[in-house]
Amino acid sequence: MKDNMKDNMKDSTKPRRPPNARDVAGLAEVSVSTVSLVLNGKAALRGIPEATIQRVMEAVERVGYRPNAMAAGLRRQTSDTIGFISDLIATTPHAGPMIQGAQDAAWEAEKILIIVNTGDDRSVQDRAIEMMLQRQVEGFVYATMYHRFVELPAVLREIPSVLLDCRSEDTTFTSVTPDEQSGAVAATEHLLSAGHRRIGYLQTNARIPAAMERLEGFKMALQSRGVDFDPHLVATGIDEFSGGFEAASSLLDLPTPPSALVCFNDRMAAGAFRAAHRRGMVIPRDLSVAGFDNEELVSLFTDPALTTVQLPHYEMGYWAVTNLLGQIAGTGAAGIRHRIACPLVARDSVGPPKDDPSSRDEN
Amino acid sequence: MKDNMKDNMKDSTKPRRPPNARDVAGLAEVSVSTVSLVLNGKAALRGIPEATIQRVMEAVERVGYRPNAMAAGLRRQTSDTIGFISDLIATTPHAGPMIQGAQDAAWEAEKILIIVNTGDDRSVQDRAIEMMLQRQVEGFVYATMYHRFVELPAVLREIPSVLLDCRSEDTTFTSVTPDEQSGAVAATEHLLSAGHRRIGYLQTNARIPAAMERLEGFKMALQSRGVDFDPHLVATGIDEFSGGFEAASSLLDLPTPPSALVCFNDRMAAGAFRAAHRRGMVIPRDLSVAGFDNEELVSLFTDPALTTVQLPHYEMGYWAVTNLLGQIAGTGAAGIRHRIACPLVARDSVGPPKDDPSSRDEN
DNA sequence: CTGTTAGCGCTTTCAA
DNA sequence: TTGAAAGCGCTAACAG
Repeated sequence: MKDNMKDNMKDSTKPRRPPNARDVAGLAEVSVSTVSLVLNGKAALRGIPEATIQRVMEAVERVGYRPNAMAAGLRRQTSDTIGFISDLIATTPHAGPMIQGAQDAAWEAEKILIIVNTGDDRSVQDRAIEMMLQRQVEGFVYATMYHRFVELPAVLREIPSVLLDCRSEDTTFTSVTPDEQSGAVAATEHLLSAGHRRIGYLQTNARIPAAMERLEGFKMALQSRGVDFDPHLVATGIDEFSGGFEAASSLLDLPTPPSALVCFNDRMAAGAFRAAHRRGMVIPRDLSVAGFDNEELVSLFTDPALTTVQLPHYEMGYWAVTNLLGQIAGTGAAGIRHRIACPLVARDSVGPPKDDPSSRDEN
Repeated sequence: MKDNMKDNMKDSTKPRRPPNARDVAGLAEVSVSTVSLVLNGKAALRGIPEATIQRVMEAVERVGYRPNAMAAGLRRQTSDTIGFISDLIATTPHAGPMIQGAQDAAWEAEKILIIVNTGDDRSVQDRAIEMMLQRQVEGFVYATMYHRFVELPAVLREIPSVLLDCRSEDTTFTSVTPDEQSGAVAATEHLLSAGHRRIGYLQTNARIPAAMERLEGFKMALQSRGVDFDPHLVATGIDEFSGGFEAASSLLDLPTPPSALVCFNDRMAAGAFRAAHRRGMVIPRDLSVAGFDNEELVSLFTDPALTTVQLPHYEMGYWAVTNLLGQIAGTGAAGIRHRIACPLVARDSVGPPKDDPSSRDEN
C-alpha cells in the first residue's frame, strides 16, 4: 500500500516488512522460541549455551531486528503503558514537574506514559479514557493542575488509578496531594521565629482545598506559639496579583498593621510587595512577606527575593506512578491518601519586625 | 493472577478475562467478522441489515465490550501512535502549549501521543526512541524547549519525523520554528511607529539562533524606516533579569541614551524596568520597552504591563503533528522548514518619546 | 538444550 | 448477507 521503496539500492533484499523473530531465527539457525528466550534474558534459566546466544545476537544485529511490542503485549496480556489524564497542561507551569516525576517513575519500571490533556472537557476526557482502555493501559494517573476535588468517571474504578493533585469523594481512590497545611505552618513559623507576632494572612476567595488548609496551617502555627489568631488580620481577594495588592492594602492601612504577611500564593505576595512599596515601605525592613507555590518567575522578580513554600509537584508525580505500579503489581495498597510536604524556601523577604529589638539578631 | 473478583455478585458469570469479539458474536448470534465489520463502520459497505447491526450493538453494550487496540494494531499494522521526544519539559513554561498543540492535532486524527522527556540525556533519548519504535510509533516529533540546533540520532531518518522548535544540519528533516526575525521586526516597528528613532537593543550573550535572528529583525526594521543602526546602542548580557538590568543600565547611562529598548526577552525587559526605575524614570513616559516571549508572569508583574512578542508554541506543536501526519499518510512533504509568525502583544510599556512633540498624539 | 505448537484478539480475503 | 479461515509477531507450555 505504501510506496516507500525509493532508496533501497544497497539492500538487495527489499524488506517491505521489517524483520521479525522468524527472520532472526532463520539467520541464526535456531527456532523462534530460542530467539524469544534469548532476547528476554531467559536464556540462562533454560541453559542455552553462550555460543547460541551469540549467534542469535549477531543475527539480531545483522537484520536490525526490533521486537514488536504490540505483538508481545498481545500475547503477554500487558501493555507496559500507563495512562496519564490531565486537565489543563497548557496554562500552568506546574504541569512540567508533575509529568516529569510521573515519567521518571514510569521509566524506571520500563513503562511508558501516554498522556492526554482534556482541556477540562468532559467528553474529551471520556473519549480519552476509552481510548486508553482500548490500548490496554495498566492503570491511570488522573492529574489536575491545582489541588482540587474532582468527580471521576466510573470506569476508573475498574482499573488501578491514582489521583494526582486532586481528591475525590470516593475514598477508594489513592490520591496524592500537597500537604498544604504543614507548608503554611512552616511559613508561619518562619515568621514567628523572626520575631513577628502580628501576622496578617492574605486569603484567596476561591473555594478550593488549598484555601482552607493553608489558613488552617497558619492558625495552627500561631496557636502552637501561643499567639492569638485575629480574624481582622485576614484579608481576602482573588488569588492573583491584583487581589494580593488589594488585600494587603487593606491590612497595611489598619490602625495597627501587621508586621508580616503570609500569602495564599506568590502572586498575591507580589501584589503585597507593590502595596508595601506604594506606602513607602521597604521589605523586609518594614514588612516581612511569605508566599506559597514558589513560582519561579515571581521569586525572580520580586525585590528582595520572595520567601515562599515549594509545592512538591515532581515528588507527587513520582509518587503517583510509584503507587500505581504497586497497585498494578498487586503489592501496593489502594485507597490511601498521601500528602507530601511542602518545604519552605527561605529567601530574603523575611526579617525581624521593625519595632521588636528583642529579635534583632535572631534571623 | 489478579484477585479483583471481590464485588462480583450481580454478575454470575465471573469474567476473569475481558469480553472479546467472540463473546459479542456469540451473544448476537453472528460471526466475529460481522462484529468487526459493524464496529468499524463497514457495515454499510457490506450491506449488513440494520437489524443485525442493532443486535451487535446491543451485545456490545451488554457485555461491555471494548476492542483491543493492540490486537487490531497488530493485525492492521498500525499503532495510531506518535512519539513525542522532548528535552526538558519540567523546567520551562513553554512545554505546555507545545504539547497541547501537538496533542490537539493528534487527537483530531484519532492518534495518541506517547511522550518521553529525556532530560537532555543522550542515553535516555536513545532508549526512548528505541522503545517507541518497538511500540510501532508511526512517526516522531522531536521537540526542544527553546529554539536551537540539535544533532539527531540516525534512526529518526528511518521514519517520518519533524523537529519542533529546533533545527538540524540535516535538511531532510521537516522543522518548525518561530519566525524570530519577523517578531523582532514587529516589535521594532511598533517602537518606530510610536516615534522613536534612538532605539537600544538588549542582546543575550547566548549563542543561539534566536539571538542572531531577533537582532537581525531589529536591524531590518530600522533600515526599512531609514534609521541607521548604531552598534553602540546594543548592550549584551545574560538573558535573565540581571543581564537585562545591567545591559539597560549601561545604555541608560550613555550621554545620549535611547528613548526606547527592544529586549531579547521578557526577563531582560523586566531587568530594564528596574534599571529605569532606579534612575527615576517612568515607563513609558521616559522610556519605552518591548520584550520578547510573552511570559505570562513577567507581563503580569511589570508595571505598566509589558509590550512583547508572543512565541507561537501552541501553533508550532499543532503544525508539527499536522505535518507529521501528512508525511505518514504520504501526502505531506518532508524536508520543509516552516517558520511561524510571532505576533506582537501590545500592552502599556510603549509610548511616544518624551522629546518628540511631533508624535505626541500618534500612539 | 531446543523446537513444535497453540494461541493472544483482531481484520480481511474468500467462499458460500 | 454472512461465516470460515488465515494470519499479524510474539510467548510459553510442553515435548523431545
